[in-house]
Order: sequence, then structure tokens, then C-alpha cells
Amino acid sequence: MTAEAKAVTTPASPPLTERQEARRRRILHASAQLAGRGGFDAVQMREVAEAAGVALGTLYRYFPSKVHLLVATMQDQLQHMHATLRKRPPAAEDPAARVAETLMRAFRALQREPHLADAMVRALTFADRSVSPEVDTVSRLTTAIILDAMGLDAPPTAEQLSAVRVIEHTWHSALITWLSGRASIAQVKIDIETVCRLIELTAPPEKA
Amino acid sequence: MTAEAKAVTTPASPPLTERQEARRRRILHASAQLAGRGGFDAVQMREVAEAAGVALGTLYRYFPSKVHLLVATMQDQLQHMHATLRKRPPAAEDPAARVAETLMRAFRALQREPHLADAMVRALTFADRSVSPEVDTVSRLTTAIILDAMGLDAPPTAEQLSAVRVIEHTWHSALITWLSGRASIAQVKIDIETVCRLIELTAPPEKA
DNA sequence: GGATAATGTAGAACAAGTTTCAGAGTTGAT
DNA sequence: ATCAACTCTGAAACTTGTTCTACATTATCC
Repeated sequence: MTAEAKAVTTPASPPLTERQEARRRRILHASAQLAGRGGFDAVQMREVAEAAGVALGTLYRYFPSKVHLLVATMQDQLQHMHATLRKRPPAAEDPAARVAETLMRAFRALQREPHLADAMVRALTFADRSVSPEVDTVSRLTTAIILDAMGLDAPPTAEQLSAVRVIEHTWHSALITWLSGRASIAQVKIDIETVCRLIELTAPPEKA
Repeated sequence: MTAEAKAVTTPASPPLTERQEARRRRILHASAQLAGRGGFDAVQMREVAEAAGVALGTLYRYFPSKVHLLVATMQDQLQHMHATLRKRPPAAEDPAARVAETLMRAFRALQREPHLADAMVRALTFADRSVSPEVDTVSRLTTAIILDAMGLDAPPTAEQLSAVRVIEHTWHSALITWLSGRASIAQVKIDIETVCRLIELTAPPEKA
């Protein structure tokens, strides 16, 4: 509904043939499958290749490292989630509550597949410079989801973008602490709600 | 000066002999050394063992994995930093500014050894459940640094602890985005300052 | 001081990510 | 239809974290 409805997908540098697109899809599917049970460690490149019916060398041609593969998997999952969230936008009154609601909804979705979440998030934070473009895409996707939830009328101000970035930081980091068992879901909820108060801080009341 | 001045060091389960303490120290030193140039990848267990003059098996007895080793290295470095920061506490007026100043000071310290920072932070976020206790120690240490910077008169409220946790989240995540070249130092500064405004939000003005 | 258990050493062995290579299969342009 | 260029396959090799084994050294306890 808001502005950001495009340009968040990958640029798709060289157009892939149909069979190549199918291979890519099989690989991503195998990756998510293996990650789903077993997490990061269970995604073994040889197994992914076999499950996708593809040679190891081919897998590496499509995704130059395990981290690349998992970050791409995350892109894929995030796109699904973005689409799903759009269908039933958050109901709350003010933007802060809407963002918190959206993030907690996303969080609960991840809870259903904790191993998959583990694999994707670990890959994301472990990524080095060579994966920057892909990680950046994930970041933009996340930003789009949050901005969507805010439901702004006008393009976001610099201040609001800062707040969104901080919310994203908190989201990622809270996810990690939860995945490594160092924080409960309740704790994560509190942290999300706390950081979302930054939104109120950046948006002077527009209507009484 | 504030409350938290103890119990942030490791519990030291079995008391180590002098030679063992020396070995441990040599290992941590070698780890930091190798991390200092080359980052995470440059810390190779065989090289650490050799540089520390210790057998590979011994290294693994002291630190059961590379991640354990690097997290311990981070503990070590953080303790130094905490001590240093205590010597020259931040000068600013309000707590929010003091925390922001402290974190940016820490940030600049890390900037001087970006490879070391890379190794430590990557290890920290990559750590799985088996490293939780050690990661938790790092987290408590960070919390102590922030609370110190706030310079509270009374023990922190639950609300303030939430704010501190969110600040910590932002700190870690911002560090990662900087280390992977996806954010500038200026950007990090803005994010830190933005999140620190949460402190003002949780501390009703005590004096006009 | 000597028995004994714990700790350390050297080095091989194993596991999984990554690289490499020779040959077979596809594709696209002429 | 054919040739050249690119892609895929299968398998081996290489790298680095981790484990294991057989033996030496050290610490502890009587």
C-alpha cells in the first residue's frame, strides 16, 4: 500500500534460462529443507547438491559459498513473509504499535521453524564483505517491511530512517540472543516494544 | 563508581596452577595477535597453538573451540576497555549523551584494530548454545560498561534495563554492519545517538 | 619418595567447506 | 547442421576445525 513496492528483489544480472531457474529453485528448496531440521550445521554443501540433483561444482557456481546460499535462502523466505504480511496488515492504531505487532508476527513465524531461522540468521551475521551485496538486499527487504508497517503518508524523514535502522539492529540482535537461548520470547517482545517507542519520538502527533 | 564493580569476571571453576595460567595467557595473546592482522580467518588453531608454544590438544583443552577461544579473547579485551573507560569517565551532562560518548569511544578503540574487532564480533554472533555462558559473560560486561556510563544514583529500573539491552543490541549490530562495510562510522554514530534517546525516555527529569 | 591420576605433547586421522580438472552436455550463432 | 563457447558432472584434492591415540611430564596424595 505504501511507496516501497518494488526494487527490493534481486537485480538478476544475467537472465537465467528456464532450466537454470529451476536448478536455482531446487537448490534453495533443498537448502531450506535441510536447514529446517538441523539448522546451520545440517546444511552441508554435498547434501544440498545431492538433494537438489546437481553437482557440487554447479552448486558453487550458483552460490559461491555456504553463507551466500543461506543468505539467498533468507532473501527468499523474507519475500514470502513480506507478501504474507501485506495481505493482513497490522491493525493497531499508532505506527509504533503496528511495527511491534508486525515484527512479533514475523517472530512467531520464525518460531515455527527455529532451525531454519538459526541457519539464516547465523549466516547473515557471519557474512563477511564478500557477501555485502546480498546482505544488503536482505536489509532493504527488512526495511521495506518495517516502513510498510508504519504506514506513512509521506516519504520517511532522515530521523525516521534512523529509527528504522535501530529497530532493525534490535530485531536482528534480539533474534540472535533468542536463538542461542540467552533470552526468552517474552524478553524479545519487551525489547521490540521498547525500541519501537523510538518511532513515537520521531513522529510529532499529526492528529489529536 | 556505581554499583557494578564486581562479579563480572569469570567464576574460574578449577583453580589453575601458575604454569597453566601462563599457558592460558600465552594462548589468548597469540589469539589476539593473529586476529589483529587477518581477522577471524587468520586465527587458525594450529597457528595459535604454535605461537603459544602449546600442543594442539592442549589448546583444545583450554578452549573447546575456535569460537570459545575468540569469545574469551573478547572478554579479555572488554575487561581492559572497561578499566580504561573507568579512568576517564565521560564528561557530558545527561546520561544519554554520556552513554553515547562512551560507546563511541569504545568504537574508536575498536577502529584501531579492525581485524581484531572483526574476529571477536564474528565469533560472538556466530556462537551457538554451547558457548552461551561465555557469551553471557561478555554481555554482562557490556551491560556493566553502559550502566557505568549512565552513572545512576539508584539501581536501574526494569525499564532502564530494557533500554540498556536495546542499546546493546544496536551496538552489536551496528558494529557488524560497519565491519562488513555496509555502514560508515558516521552512520554508526547516528544510530548510537538515536538509540541513546531511549534513556531520556525512561528517566523522568530529576532536576530542573 | 613412589604410586597414580591428571595434564601435556606430537602427530595421525577425520569432517566439511572449497577448489580444481577432464570430459560430457547445451546453447546460440552462423 | 556445425562449430565454439559456455555449463554441468563426477571425482579427486586441498584446507582448516576438530578428534583421537600413544606416550611423556607433572601434580597429588600416601
